[in-house]
Amino acid sequence: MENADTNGHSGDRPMTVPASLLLLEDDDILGRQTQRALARHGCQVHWATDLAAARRLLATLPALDAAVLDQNLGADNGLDLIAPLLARFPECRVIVLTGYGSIAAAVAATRRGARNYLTKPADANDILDALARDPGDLEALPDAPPSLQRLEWEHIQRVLDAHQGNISRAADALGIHRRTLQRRLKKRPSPKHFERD
Amino acid sequence: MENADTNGHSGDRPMTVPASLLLLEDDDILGRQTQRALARHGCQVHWATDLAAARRLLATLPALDAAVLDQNLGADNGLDLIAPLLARFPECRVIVLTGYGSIAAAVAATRRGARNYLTKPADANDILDALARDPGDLEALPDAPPSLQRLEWEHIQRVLDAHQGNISRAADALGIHRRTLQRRLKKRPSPKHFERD
DNA sequence: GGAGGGATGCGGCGTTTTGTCGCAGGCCGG
DNA sequence: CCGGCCTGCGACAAAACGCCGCATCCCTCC
Repeated sequence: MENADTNGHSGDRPMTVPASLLLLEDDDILGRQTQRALARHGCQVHWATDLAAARRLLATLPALDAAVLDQNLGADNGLDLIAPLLARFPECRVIVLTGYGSIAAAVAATRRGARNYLTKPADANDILDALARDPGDLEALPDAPPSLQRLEWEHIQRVLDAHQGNISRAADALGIHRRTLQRRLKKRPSPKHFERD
Repeated sequence: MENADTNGHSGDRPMTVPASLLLLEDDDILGRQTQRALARHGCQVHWATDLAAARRLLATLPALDAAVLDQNLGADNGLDLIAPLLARFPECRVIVLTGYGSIAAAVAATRRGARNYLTKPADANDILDALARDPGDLEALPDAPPSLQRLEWEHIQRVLDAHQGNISRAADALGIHRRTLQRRLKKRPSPKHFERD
């Protein structure tokens, strides 16, 4: 089982599903999908689509175990919710989710109090895993660098997601030809993310 | 010309060079090179090549402003120095340097108290920048995803570094043919890292 | 000192991928 | 209804890649 990390979560599911969770995600479809997926795991999800709404929602909640914040919210930045959130619920486990993540962004999020940092696409299992695992121990860190193909593919997925699936613009952002992106996308239908709903 | 962020540090150099710095780097050549490069910036560098030596060195130092820790030290892990280091010098600015970095590793390092997380190759300017900048503010975060070519190139450099420049093994780790890696490396002599000494 | 293993650089050649056209179709606002 | 934008796809040349082989160099071990 060297690098069988095609899916993030290990076999043992820590089963520490938070009872109350705040989800900050501006995309309607993905937000609803994530909300339902988490709800299926027995978690009550309070969903906000923008920073202001999340702040208001925060004030109304009597308790909060976890929070999943999308970093990229148009003009807002999900990281700005971390401080008020932790001020009200210091024990709340916060993870940040982003379309495409960089190491610098991950450091920024962590320094602000985030527990973990995930890049899309992340399904409910990934999220629950990130909430349950303590990222401080580096035993679970990948020691082998990902293959070039894998790296490329994940990056393509992130950029594509960041551009709302627009192939033309994603190809332009990636610096490759639109035709090439088309061909590459067709070769690999969808490696993970098979979660039926 | 669009994404001209070939070099990380912005034009403004914050010039807060630490007076006393601990460098933990197991590679002799790179360690010496880094030590000299930092010393040229007016910084007294205490260099250790393994974790035990670093601990001993730590006990002898009267003061410490900053630390640069290589994460990958053969059997040891540079992250394990963070805790004792901060216990003795709570104000010390610690950054972690690694051959190939992942977001998970960056999160782990940050949660353990590191101020920033860099991937090789990082020259003295990168290191001083990372020490000076506060990674909490995300204003300086890259908003545009790197091009595929750039991503590939940097990853190749990291993997190559992680394998001590061994082209055959790096190619194997990358999942590409050795001949292909050779050809790619020849096309781009060395984008950064021109710092002559 | 010679055999062996491993890493490197490089030429060549067939195969695969990419870049770059072009064209048809779908969707939407003026 | 037209123009703009995005998509899917065919075709073809150019580039890149996989894969062979070979010569060289360095190191270790016997």
